[in-house]
Amino acid sequence: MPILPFSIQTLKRLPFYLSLLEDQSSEDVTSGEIARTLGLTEVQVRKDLAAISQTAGTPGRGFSRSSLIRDIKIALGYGQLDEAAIAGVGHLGTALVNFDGIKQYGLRIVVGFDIKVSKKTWISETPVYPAHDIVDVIRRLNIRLGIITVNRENAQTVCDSFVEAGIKAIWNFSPTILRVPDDVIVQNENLAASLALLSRHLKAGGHLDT
Amino acid sequence: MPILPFSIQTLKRLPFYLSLLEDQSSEDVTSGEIARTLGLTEVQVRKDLAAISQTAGTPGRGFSRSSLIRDIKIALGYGQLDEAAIAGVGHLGTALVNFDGIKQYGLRIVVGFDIKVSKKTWISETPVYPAHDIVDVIRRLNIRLGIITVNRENAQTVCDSFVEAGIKAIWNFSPTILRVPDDVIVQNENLAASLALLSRHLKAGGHLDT
DNA sequence: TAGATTGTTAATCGATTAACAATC
DNA sequence: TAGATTGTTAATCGATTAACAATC
Repeated sequence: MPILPFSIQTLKRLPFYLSLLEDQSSEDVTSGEIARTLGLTEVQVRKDLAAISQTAGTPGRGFSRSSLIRDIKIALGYGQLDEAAIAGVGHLGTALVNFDGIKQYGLRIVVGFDIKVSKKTWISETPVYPAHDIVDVIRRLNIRLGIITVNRENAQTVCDSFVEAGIKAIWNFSPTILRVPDDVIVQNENLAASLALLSRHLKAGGHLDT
Repeated sequence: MPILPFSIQTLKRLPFYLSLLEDQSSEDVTSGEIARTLGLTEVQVRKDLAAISQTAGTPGRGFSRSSLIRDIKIALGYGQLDEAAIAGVGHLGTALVNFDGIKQYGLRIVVGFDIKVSKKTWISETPVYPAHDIVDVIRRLNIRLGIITVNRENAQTVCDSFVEAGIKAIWNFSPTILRVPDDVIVQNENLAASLALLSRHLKAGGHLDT
């Protein structure tokens, strides 16, 4: 029952285990089955599961689907909802706001901003304010996580406002390198890299190596 | 002048080098500058650049911005445009179709499909067909790369049609594990993992470790 | 008990970092 | 030549794989 940290590599595989387990009907599941479906090795799966699960597998039988699901969700931090703000509600931003899955992932987008909006509007149940209200609104709501889905030209400006407002973690979908102070972290959603990986694969072949 | 392979880790960093270099004005750039901006080490940068560049850096001065840009684009396969089909033109799909950057990344989305469409329509200059035309149209256009931006429930069905149509590489944005034959590869765009990484970081701190 | 599958220890592999010589 | 920065070799670190003993 290891309490603390598991590797980033493990962390990245967890959502796949979760997705697979949720699609599964039988209560017993073995590392071999998981490995085969995901293109990993049995041992890798067992090590990952050992690292995050409270209840051990039973030799000769496998793991309990339901407790694995529970443990993976805990490890991924689902349940503790982080509140987030999003800047740029064009197609990509709207997609994220409307994305059902995102709530399950532990994120709740509570407010949006857009340069094209001149007074408060709504996307589903999420309020959207003009871009120049970013600092005020975020400060008031005390939000620490910001999502950037504006275009390349405006990304750094938005980022600066986020930082000024007290945002500490930024999920960046714009193809730019953002400059931030040391205490703010940026997670770049790297579409270009994924694509490069794919087109390399188109020539070589391979499977899951996120 | 190494001709063949560089690691996947290197590949993933290349788009960031490229973005940084394109924002840069001076023709000389050192590994130290790059490393500082991206939160990497100098040596790491130098090794990456050595792995992909045709022209070496010059000691005491640095690298040539313009030839680095050229070499990175070659390494990433930009220029050789891959033609792609996309299934699901909701918000996310439309965002991808309209995403200017994507062309620079070496991808051209030439056709879309959607279950909600009953006859041929258009998004900008991209034709969109009803979902039941997937196999016919893709076969006719001889496309090998498919993008899935439908919801979880329809993802596997679309995937099966793609495979039937001869698609060999799939870029999967749905939160599902797709079952495909061995000769088809899947690149999962793993939003859940990114998020988990972010919220872990929210507690610990860190930088670029895609 | 026999069969299956787990968990763990040791070996391997690959990527990062440290140290330093080469060179513009 | 002196200073700066590159490229490379060796050391370290971390993650994956192989081998096998433990156990339901």
